[in-house]
Amino acid sequence: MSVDGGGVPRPEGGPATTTRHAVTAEEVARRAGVSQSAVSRAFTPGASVAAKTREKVLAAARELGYRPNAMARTLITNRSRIIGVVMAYLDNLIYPDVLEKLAAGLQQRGYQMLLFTGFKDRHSDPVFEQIMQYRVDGLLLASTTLSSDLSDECAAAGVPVVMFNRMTEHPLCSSVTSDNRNGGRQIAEFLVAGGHRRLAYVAGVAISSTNRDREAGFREGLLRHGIGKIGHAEGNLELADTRAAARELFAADEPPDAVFAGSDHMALAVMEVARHEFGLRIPEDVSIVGYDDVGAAGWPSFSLTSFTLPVAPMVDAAVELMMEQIESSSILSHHRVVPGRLAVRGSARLPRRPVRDRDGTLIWAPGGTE
Amino acid sequence: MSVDGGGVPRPEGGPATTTRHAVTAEEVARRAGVSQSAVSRAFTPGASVAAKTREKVLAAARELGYRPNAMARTLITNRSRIIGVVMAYLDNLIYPDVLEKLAAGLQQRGYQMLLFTGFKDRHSDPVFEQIMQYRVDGLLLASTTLSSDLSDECAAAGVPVVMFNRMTEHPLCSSVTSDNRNGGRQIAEFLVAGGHRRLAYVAGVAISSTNRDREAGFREGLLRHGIGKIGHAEGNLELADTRAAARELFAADEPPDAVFAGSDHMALAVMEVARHEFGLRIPEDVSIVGYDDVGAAGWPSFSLTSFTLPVAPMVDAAVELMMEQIESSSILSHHRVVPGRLAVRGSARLPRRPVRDRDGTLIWAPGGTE
DNA sequence: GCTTTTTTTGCATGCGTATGCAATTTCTGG
DNA sequence: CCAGAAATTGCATACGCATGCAAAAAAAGC
Repeated sequence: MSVDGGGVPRPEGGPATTTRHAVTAEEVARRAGVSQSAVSRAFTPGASVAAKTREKVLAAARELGYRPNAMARTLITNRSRIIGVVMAYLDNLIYPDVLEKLAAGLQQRGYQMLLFTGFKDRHSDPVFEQIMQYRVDGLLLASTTLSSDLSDECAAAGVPVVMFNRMTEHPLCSSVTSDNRNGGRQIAEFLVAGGHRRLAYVAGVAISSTNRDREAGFREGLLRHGIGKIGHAEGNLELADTRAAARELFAADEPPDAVFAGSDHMALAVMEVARHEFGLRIPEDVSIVGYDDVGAAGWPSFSLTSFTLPVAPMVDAAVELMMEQIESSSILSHHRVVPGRLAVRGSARLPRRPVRDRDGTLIWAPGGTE
Repeated sequence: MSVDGGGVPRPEGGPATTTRHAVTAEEVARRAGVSQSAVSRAFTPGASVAAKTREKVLAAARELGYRPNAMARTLITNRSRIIGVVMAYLDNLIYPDVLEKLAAGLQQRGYQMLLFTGFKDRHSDPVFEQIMQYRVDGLLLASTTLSSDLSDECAAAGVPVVMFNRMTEHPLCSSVTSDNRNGGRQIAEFLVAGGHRRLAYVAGVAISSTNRDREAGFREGLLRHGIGKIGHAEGNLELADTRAAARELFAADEPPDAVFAGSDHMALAVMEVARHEFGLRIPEDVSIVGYDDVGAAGWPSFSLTSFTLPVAPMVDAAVELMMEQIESSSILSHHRVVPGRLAVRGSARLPRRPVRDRDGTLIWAPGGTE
């Protein structure tokens, strides 16, 4: 036994039933007339192999259809090159975009993405248990909140956690967010400059930092102009809830003449209700502003003025942060805040004069560069 | 050395820098005073372990924060319990939904999802190489096509392939689709019954089976009523292309009075152009029908008549098919076609009388059950 | 040509778990 | 209380690969 004389594979011949036997480095080694180590080295960038040997190995590998077994590699290197991504739900229109860009970014660095989603209502703990079993090198959390003890467990296991579009006070989690507070404030400035005095806010998930900051910024901006009391309703990022919230606002004794919704998803729903249930004209009767600047915001039917969530730079930052932590193998929490800008369209009344933030930066100017 | 007297972990004490040392079954075994095999068995449902032993083991595991290493398990069992999911892009509004439901379905059966996406333009081969290294138990392909040789490779490696919302003639791939042909035909019937005679089709990706079948059904239905020539433009499932296609159609000498777009995504874009660029009223001047019945189709602004893509049953079928093939470990291609129905709304003129398909089934009736 | 340095190679081992097998314990029935 | 059956347990091994180390080969220097 042993010599590979007859070991040629038969590409044709087999029926449609599988052998379920993957080619191993050992087999490639035999065929190439080298040791298994040589095969391993041929597939390891920067390893000590003669060019000629590598050629032989790669040729043999090609003939046999060999692919290194990532699982076995993980076992030794203690690096799976898998990032766990948790997105409880994908309703928000930005998430598909985030997912695409994230996958591309990770892929480029040789990482794969294990996705956990679709458990909107259920608890996330069992999911978390699964994640940990697969020895992910890092965890990216978007559209979900992780209870504090879970973060501890991650830290204990040495798994870096990056929160996306969410912040947490937990000392062991990093985060990437847009400048929610600033966004809220700029929207306040813009609406006040447009002559609005009766304002309302439609909240997303109340406990999320994102919602909290957007609202805080909005109120802060309004307060600068002496507006302390505003309408408030909860949309919870849900279609049905948001519609109810809109009805509540518009049916009030003193309905708002401008509404800021904490996300475009909700802003669009508010618009629908305003137009089709209350017959309101936008922006003549009511101005509506959103946050995120999703694709649909730019459609003529909506032409929604919205603060841009800078998805691409945010994803870049998240990937970068993740890589840093994986490589340093020390968990240091960094919080990155990416700036956005107000995309002014037609759903909110345009001010007559340029609008500036409190620090003087230009938010918008008539006939300006957009 | 050896006895575990002092081997208790210190939950407090360490700084924020990680140990990167995961607890192993061996350590749990020592702590519980049993063998490593016992630990393994305690975590294997149906294995031969005394209840008392299992308790001891689980207790020790809890104290140490032990989690079985899925990678090591994969190495032995030759089953990763990971399904590779390939979605080149997530633009189509149904995909996030598919992803959520798919994740939930797989999770429920103890499978995880390795997602490959975000390579719209690039070639998928390198991606495929990655997938295979992770020894996925199955491959689900949506919004992408796999070249024939890749399918062969999968078959050779014993990896079942299920195509979602796509078909292929390849003998080793299964597929789940909606009844595209039937959908196209029913839309034809409906539009003709509504009095339309100048029709047009906006195509998705020309070579995809989905597009092919929808168009074929549409033409077939029209032909039954003597309509052989229709307008045609390519939207390629892209926003920009679709807008261009719509302009082309509406600017023609004999513009259509009814347009069927091969997906809602495109139908909405056509609507936008019709209304805001050509000032057309819908459905008075032109009827527009889509396919997929995405969420936005139901918004009052669009009220898009659309053929329903039955996402939930399709995902169920896909998961089921996948599990079957994994368990039987034989690759037999099955093709499952899931029926849908026409969701009639306001974007297309309503016929005066009930509409029936050629086989007599009711498509729609005035004042009917929807 | 021979020694020294550098590069390349193979050997052996271990990563963390599952599992067949034989040894041991517990249970059952008389 | 004991023999036999059944349940439980531990031992040893294998899964596929990476890597430290020493041996071998090649290259360089004189």
